[in-house]
Amino acid sequence: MGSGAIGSYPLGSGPQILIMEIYQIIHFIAIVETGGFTKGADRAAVSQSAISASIAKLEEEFDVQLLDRRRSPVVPTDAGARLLVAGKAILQICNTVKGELETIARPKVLRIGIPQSFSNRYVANLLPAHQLSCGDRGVRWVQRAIGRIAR
Amino acid sequence: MGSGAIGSYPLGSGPQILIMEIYQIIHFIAIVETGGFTKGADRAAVSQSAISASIAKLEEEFDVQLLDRRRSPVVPTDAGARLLVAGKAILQICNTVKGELETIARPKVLRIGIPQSFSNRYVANLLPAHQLSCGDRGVRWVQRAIGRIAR
DNA sequence: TAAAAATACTCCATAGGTATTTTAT
DNA sequence: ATAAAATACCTATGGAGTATTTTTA
Repeated sequence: MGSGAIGSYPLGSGPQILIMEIYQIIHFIAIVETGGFTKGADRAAVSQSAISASIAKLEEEFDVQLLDRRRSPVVPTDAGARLLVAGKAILQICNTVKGELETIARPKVLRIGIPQSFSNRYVANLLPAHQLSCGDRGVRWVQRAIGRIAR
Repeated sequence: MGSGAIGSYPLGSGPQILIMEIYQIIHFIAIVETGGFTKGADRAAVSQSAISASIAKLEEEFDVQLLDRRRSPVVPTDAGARLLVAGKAILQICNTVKGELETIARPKVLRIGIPQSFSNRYVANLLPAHQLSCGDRGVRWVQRAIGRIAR
């Protein structure tokens, strides 16, 4: 690994199959969660035809039926259920990384005024326990800010 | 959850920000792994200008510098390092789900001839231990095939 | 002065929209 | 008969290419 492949994902060499797009995942999940193409289209803020095309592409790409349209509400097939799990995981990662990068780009410094009677080291040590979503870097900055203010 | 959002990913309601595309992730990883835009473009089988545009889009999208071009080989920034991890995870999921769906679509049946002196139930029970990537469904099929052949 | 990245432009593949037809309840 | 999904057709955004101009080592 490291040269030519990421995991087993072929890069550059071999058939360059792009598999699926984020918007297709979003559309698919929207349909499953609303139970229909029309409602899903509404949820995803696209037209019914657009969302229909998305699913058609996915199903053609993987050569599997992903949704059982025979019943209402529309329900995922076995294959669809797999894709659902994977899709949610992908969107979850997208969300997380988005938040992380935003924090790195524009770190949110929480400035706290502390009475001199408080030990600022004690207060700073409380912060990591908050499990701030901004991560280590953010925490360090906050600690420094506190140090600056309370020193 | 379940109505309006996937995890915390906004769907339909709120600002519909699509964040990033699979191809951008692939391009980004290709650059990091090869240490340069030109080599990365080669690895990803696109033009240098295309891969440059991809990174530009990502950096504009997140409003962060992702790659330090000042040094050779090009190296990811802190933000880039985060994206790298997330990106690899996403591609990993894509790979996995692709394999799963392919197996569901066209299950690979391994037909095994077994001497009548063998207990076919015993042999079948050995199979799940193989941890076949095709999962339960595939295993069940194999068992059935064995039953048919050895009965 | 090379090698590499950014930029300018052009092209076209396709995501998405509207309107309509087909299908299923 | 009615609601929903598929299809036909069109438009326009933007991904990717070639050629060129900055940049940096």
